[in-house]
This record gives sequence, structure tokens and C-alpha cells, in this order.
Amino acid sequence: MPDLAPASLPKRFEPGPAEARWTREWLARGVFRADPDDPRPAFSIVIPPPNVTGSLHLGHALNNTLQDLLARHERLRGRNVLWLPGTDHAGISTQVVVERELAKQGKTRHELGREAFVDRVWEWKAQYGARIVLQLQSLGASCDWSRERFTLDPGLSRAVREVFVRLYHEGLIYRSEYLVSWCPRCSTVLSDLESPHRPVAGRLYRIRYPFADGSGAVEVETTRPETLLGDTAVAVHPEDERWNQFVGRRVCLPLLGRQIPIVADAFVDRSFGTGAVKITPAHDPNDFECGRRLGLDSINILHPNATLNANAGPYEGLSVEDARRRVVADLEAQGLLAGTKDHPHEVPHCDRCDTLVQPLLSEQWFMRMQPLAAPAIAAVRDGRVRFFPKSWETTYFHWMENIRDWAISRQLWWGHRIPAWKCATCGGWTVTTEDPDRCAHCGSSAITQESDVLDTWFSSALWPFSTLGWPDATKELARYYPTSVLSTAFDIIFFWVARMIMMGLHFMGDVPFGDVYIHPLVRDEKGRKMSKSKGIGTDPMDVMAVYGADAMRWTLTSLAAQGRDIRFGEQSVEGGRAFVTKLWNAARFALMNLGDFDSAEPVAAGGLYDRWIRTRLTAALHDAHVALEGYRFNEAASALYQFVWGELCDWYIELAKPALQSEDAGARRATQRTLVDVLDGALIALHPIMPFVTEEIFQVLPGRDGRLLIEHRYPVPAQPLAPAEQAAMDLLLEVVTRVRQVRGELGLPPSLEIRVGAPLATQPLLGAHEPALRALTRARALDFSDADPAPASAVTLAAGHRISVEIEDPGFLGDERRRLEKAIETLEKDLAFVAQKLDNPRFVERAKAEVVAAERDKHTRLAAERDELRSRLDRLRSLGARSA
RNA sequence: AGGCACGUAGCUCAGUGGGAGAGCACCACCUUGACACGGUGGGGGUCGGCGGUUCAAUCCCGCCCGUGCCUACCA
Repeated sequence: MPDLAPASLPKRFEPGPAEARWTREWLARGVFRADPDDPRPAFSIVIPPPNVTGSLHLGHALNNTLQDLLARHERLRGRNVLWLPGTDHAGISTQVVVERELAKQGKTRHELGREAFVDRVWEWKAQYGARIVLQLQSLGASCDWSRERFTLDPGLSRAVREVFVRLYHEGLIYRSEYLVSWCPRCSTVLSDLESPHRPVAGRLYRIRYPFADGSGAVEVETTRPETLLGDTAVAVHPEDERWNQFVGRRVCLPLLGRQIPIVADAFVDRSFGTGAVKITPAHDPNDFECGRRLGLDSINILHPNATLNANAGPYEGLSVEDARRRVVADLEAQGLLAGTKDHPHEVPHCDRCDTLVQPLLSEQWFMRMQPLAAPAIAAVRDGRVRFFPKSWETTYFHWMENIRDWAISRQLWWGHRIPAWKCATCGGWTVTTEDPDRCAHCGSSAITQESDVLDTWFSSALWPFSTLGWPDATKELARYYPTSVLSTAFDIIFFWVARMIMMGLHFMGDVPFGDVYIHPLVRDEKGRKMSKSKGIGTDPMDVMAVYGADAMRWTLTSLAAQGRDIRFGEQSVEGGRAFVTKLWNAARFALMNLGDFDSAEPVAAGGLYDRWIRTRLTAALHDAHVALEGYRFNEAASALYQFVWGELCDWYIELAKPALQSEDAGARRATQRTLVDVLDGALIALHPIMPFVTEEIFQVLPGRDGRLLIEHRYPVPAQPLAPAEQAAMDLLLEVVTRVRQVRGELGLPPSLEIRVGAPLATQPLLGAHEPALRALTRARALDFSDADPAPASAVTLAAGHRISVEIEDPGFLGDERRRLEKAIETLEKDLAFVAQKLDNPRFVERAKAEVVAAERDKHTRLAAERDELRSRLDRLRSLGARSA
């Protein structure tokens, strides 16, 4: 170790070199490698695999900081920890990105051909996958890199294939013609989840459909007039008296002249438009359902690239937009357009490229979801899977209970090719784990593999067990499945979390994780959602370069409160950096006072301050642990911050100074010992949040044994203080604070000498602490006496005791009367409030006894304090009157 | 349209059925041998509005206003 860390600490912590040095060392020593043979209780996390398309943003930084925090925390608790890293092939996004690259060179993937294109994507993956690993390592992520996985790895691909084949033979995967969401730009089907609705300034067109017998017309309204080319009926509500006498008659389809029937279906909203609606089963989800119910024909008018096909007659070859203009113009020319009006509405767009999605009739592979969802709902209901915060369970149930079949095929080249072969002879499908050479039904060798690939989330759904070696029965699976916790973002609860639960239950017979922690969304300082495409967002690498990884991790952790978004401005990282510096300086102080310290030398039990700060460390560790049990990361951070800054630095170090400078070698050594122990404790406690600076400091403190910080354990709890000792500490700290307050309020110069006076009753508690009290208040002496304070004194109260501050130069006492009057006024107000409660018979009668007792105590105490200050004020006044 | 959050100090946000806290910002003083990325002290809030439950409401309930998100869509 001597070569790794400097012998002492420089004035400033330099994050960059320290981070590089410790990252190298951690990896070289393999301390993050998980050993399934290690018998200690297991704790495992699989990383939500980042998309290889891009680089990590602050949301990833947050999520991985928190996972790292948990992983390190559990190691320090003595568990066998596995944090398994990896990346996701992200079918559509990655293909879109690489196609864009090709487009810059004026090429298309079709010119390259499938194989060459896929090779190109692998090159891309190599480049960006490596970058993601670098980013995670820069962040300090303590993953077991020897187990890194990628969703298209051979092992994971085998798992995907196994799952597809089993589900197919179980009847849970089927092929069917269905109206799907189609992205014309990507030329692929999208799942419902991948086609979010976005507002569009549409128009509503009212179109006249003449009766076939020429006796009038039905008017319908539509936002997509061009779809009338595919109409196969007009529907009305069966109980709509305006229209139901026309059911069964035929109307003449405008422009094409085809005759179509008027039908009745209860889905029609009588209050919308005229109450009659055109039915285009091949191009509208509602119409598709209606068409199925009534056995109507479907007429597809679109090519996959969203131009009109031969069924559109004279409009063939036009784009949807052009067709719309032409259709509207033609309707108008023929007097069939009865009116138009603005109609803003929301329609689906491609999540990846934002192209308007077209509902399109096509053959696709589907997964039957209801049978899989039922056990997954039960697992959350009965608590085998718990969400943090719990409110997300509602979201989960709502979606799962209304789940629809999942379109799993994608017309892409980048992904897991569907292991199904179609027979040209008998038309049957052969679905097997090994590539077949003949049809399973008729034995024909004229079979060809399905060209589609699977939706990316299909492989992601298997991640918690495919990464551990499934379908083989590996040691890793036995040891680390189910994983302990999944930490992820709310927006993929449906896409990913729910599907993992379903697949885990179905194939492993157990849930994939016990806890699901949903982390907050990271926004920018203006509250905008970070978005790479809009150029909004901060690169964590930039933040770390300026402030250091520890400062960024600290900031993210302390902002990670449950149930709320994080607003992240660079300014907020300054607080984190200040905290890192504070810890650094506390360590420098310790080292400066440890020059002659021998850690091997036995030391007597410390004094009260030493034992007190040890109890405070124990309390902070306890609070932090409890907070982490419930994934309340900000509370854990706050408990440790309060300890390090508010107790260790603000109080203990100040209290230790007299002992460290004293001649008493025993006291000095006990204080040095405590300083080292408590600093060690603080470093271990903070290590999960700030791994680099804590390691850097830890290794230069005396008594190191060559082990890394992560190889240590949390310290054992300290003995609690005896009640009298606790009372002495409480009083000491309060007296110091009060005296400082008096100094501040009277504006006494720091150099002005004072004497502090306290009643004899406090002598048993404070008597031993005169040196500390003098040092912390810059007082010349501490006197115990019940006599009235000297005339040139200010008086304050600490825990009900009258504390006087004797000022040698009475010229500074000018504000004392006003100060006392203000204090008395405050006490009077408090007293009046308490009295009002106690005077209320219903309060005394109905409130809990301990509440009433507490109010009575408060009343007594406040009254005594007021009287004390009043008599002091009276005395001051009489003195003033006499001297006047 | 339905559902779910949120509205607390100038800003960013914790928090709780018994007169509200932090960090930053602000004011005053302090270059005291760890630390000015610091120290000590201070000012600052009818806890969105209106009702209700309760001895007691910032907290529980209802309504309203505002903000955000999710789900489903009206052809």
C-alpha cells in the first residue's frame, strides 16, 4: 500500500488522480468479483442494462450511484455481493442510429444487405459499449466486470431462443393478423408502449355518403378522409332512433362508388358528430374490432411505406398526406364535403423517430399476456415483490389488470431473429431450439426462417436469469437468484419490470427480485426533463471532471428523496464538493495531531468526549442503516452529514483540541485513538456514497493493514453513555451555544475577555469541563456561584439554568436590557400559548395524559425562566436608575 | 375524459396529529495553527385557497385553484 497513497494529505483533495488510481487498484485486486462459493448471505443486483446506442446521462449516474451505494453498503455489512453489469442491444434505437450514419454516406441498409449491416451495428456496439463501461467505472461502480453481459451474447441468445420455443409450444406465443401500430419510417411494427400519443392540430371533415338508391345521404365525420378509400361500412348505434331505420341499407362510397352497408354497433358514440361513423377495419383500431364483431371485409389501402396501394384506385402511389389533399379536393368538387372544422387531438407517434404511426393490418407474432400476468399480479399483491415507493404498485396493477397481448415481432435486422421456419409446402411453422432442416409437419425441406427479430424487451425480460446462465442450472443461479433489488426508472415499469416478473415466475418459478426501487427522475435546473435529442442535459463526465465523482455522487444521493423528481443544477454539486473538502480537512487535522501516535500501543478508555462521539457515530450509522432499509437514500446521507459536519467537526474536534495539546500523555493518546477510530468509522460509513475520497484518506491514517476500505466492516456499536454523562454533554453544548449567542447578540468583539458564571447546581455536571467550555466560548474562567451576577453581566438560560456572561468592560453591555426584554417577550408569548391550552377544559380532559403532562411541565419551566430573566432585568433597571 | 403525484423560507427541497427544518442565497462579526469549498451568530414562512373531522390540523377528509406525470381515447 505505501506506493498507492501519499504519506500525508495535501492541502487540497484532487479528485481526478485519486479516482484514476483507486479505480485501477480496486479492479486489479478483484474486490468486486463475486464468488458463488463464498458462504456468506448473498446480495445481488443486476444492472438495468444501458442502451448501447448512446452514452450515460445523469439519470444513469443517479441510478448507478444508488446501486453502487447498496452494493458497497452490503459488502461492508459482510455479505457476498454480486453486482452484475451489462448492456442492451436496443433494437430499434440502435438500428435507427446506424441507419442515420449510413444515410450520411448516402447509403441504405438494403444496399448493404442484412449481414453487412448487422456487422456495421456490431462495430457501433463495440465502440459505445466500451464507452459505457468507462463511464460506469469513472463513477466508481463496483460491478463484477468479469460477468459483464450483453443481450445479444451467445448465452443470452440461447436463453431467448429457449423461452420463445417453450412459450410457442405452450400456446403462449402465436402468429396472427392484427391491426398493429406501424412506423412507416422504421418499417416495423411497434408495441402500444412504443407509440405514445402526441397532440396534433387535426381537422374534422364531414363527408356525405349518398344512399345507393339515391334517396338522400348519411353524413359521417373523420380526421383522416383518405381512409374512406378503405371503408367497408357505415355504423350507427342500434338504439339511435335517428338512424336505426336505415340499418341494412347501402350507401355509395364517395370517389370509388363502391356500395357498402349501414350496420349497427353499440360502440358508436351517438353524441359525436352526426351519430354515424365510417368503418375502416384495416386502418383504425375501433373499426378493426367492429369489423371483427360484424364480419365486415377489411380493405388495406397502404403499402408499408405509407403510400397508397392499388386498393386506393386512382390515388395509388400517393403519400397519405397527398392523398388526403386530393381526396378532400375531389369530395369538394363533387359536393360531398359537408364541412370542416379544427379538431386538435392526440395521435400515436413513433417513440424513436417521431413519425406519425399508421394503424396497419399485418401478420405478427404475439405473446398471450393474461395467463402470464395473473401470477405476476399475485406476487406483488402478496408482497413477494415490493415497490419503493409503494405508490407505484397502483400503476403496476392498473396496467397488469388491463394487459393486452404483446406484439413481439419487429421488422428489423438488429436483434434476436425469431426461431421459426415457415414451410413452403404445407404452410406450417417449425419452432425449435436447434435450426431445423425440414418441416416438422410435412417433412418438406422447403423451409425458410422468419426474417423478423424479437422486440428488444423480450430479451430484457429474461435479464435477471439469462445473465446468470439460464437455461443451465448454474451455481450462480442457485446462489444469486432471485436478486435482492432492482433499481430503475418509473417509465419502464411496464416495458421491463412487469415483464421480468412475468418471465421470472414462469421460467424460474420465482420472482426475479424482492424489492423494486423506483428512483427519481433527474431534471435540469429549470425543471425540464433531460433529453438528448433536445440537447437538454448534463453529461455526468463533465460534472465529475469539475467537481469530482464523490461530490456528484453525494449530491445525487442527498437529493434522492422518495416520490419526487430531482432538479439538478451544477450549483447543487458545490455543496457536495464542500462536504468532501470538509471531510478532507478533518482528516488533515487528525494527521497533524497523530505524529507521535502508535496504533499498536494499548490505550485506556477515553474521556467523556471520546465516548460521546463514539455514541454519536453509532447513532448515525444506525439511522443511515434504517434509512437504507427503506431506500430513503437522502435520509441516510443526511444522517451521515449531520454526524460528520455537525458533530465530529463542529464539536468533537474542538473539544479534542485541549487534550491533544495537553501534557497529559494518557488523555492525549486516548483522544488520538478516538480520533482515528471515529474518523475510520466516518470513512466506512461514507464509503458507499463517496468511495474515492474515503479510500484516499483511509489509507494514510495510522495502523493500516494493507486491506482496502471495502474489505473492512462497519464498526461495532459503542456503549451508550450513562444518563448523568449524557446530561453533562447536553448541558455543556447548550451552555456553549448560549454564551456564543450572547456574544453575537451583544456584538462583543471576539477578543473581549469574558467570564462565564453558572449556578452551583451545575457544578457536578460542568465542573470537569472548564477547559472545554473556556476554549469553545473564549472565556477566561468558569465560576460556580448562586450569588447574583455582577452588574456588568449578561444573563442567559441553558436548560433552565441561569448562565451569566461577565464582561470586564461594561461599555459593551448597552444592549443587554433590550436583549432581555426581547427574550422575556418571547417567553411570554410561548407561555400564553401553553396557558391557553391548559385553560381549555376539553384539552385537559380529552388530550392524551402525557401530552397534558408535557404541557404542564413546559408551563412550569417557561414561567421559571421568565421569572429568572425578569428579576435580572429589574435588577439591571434599578442599577441603571441608581447610577443615573 | 379518468387516475396519480405535487403546491412548505428568496431558490432547491426534507418533514410531522400537539406553535415548522436543511442546503444554498441574505445580514453582522471573525484571515483563532484542519477547513473562507471555512467559523460564530442572526433575519426570513397566515406550510396554495375554502370548508369539515378533532381538545388540537401544515399533516386526516371533501371541494376549489395551480403545476406536473400517467392511462385511455372522441371517429
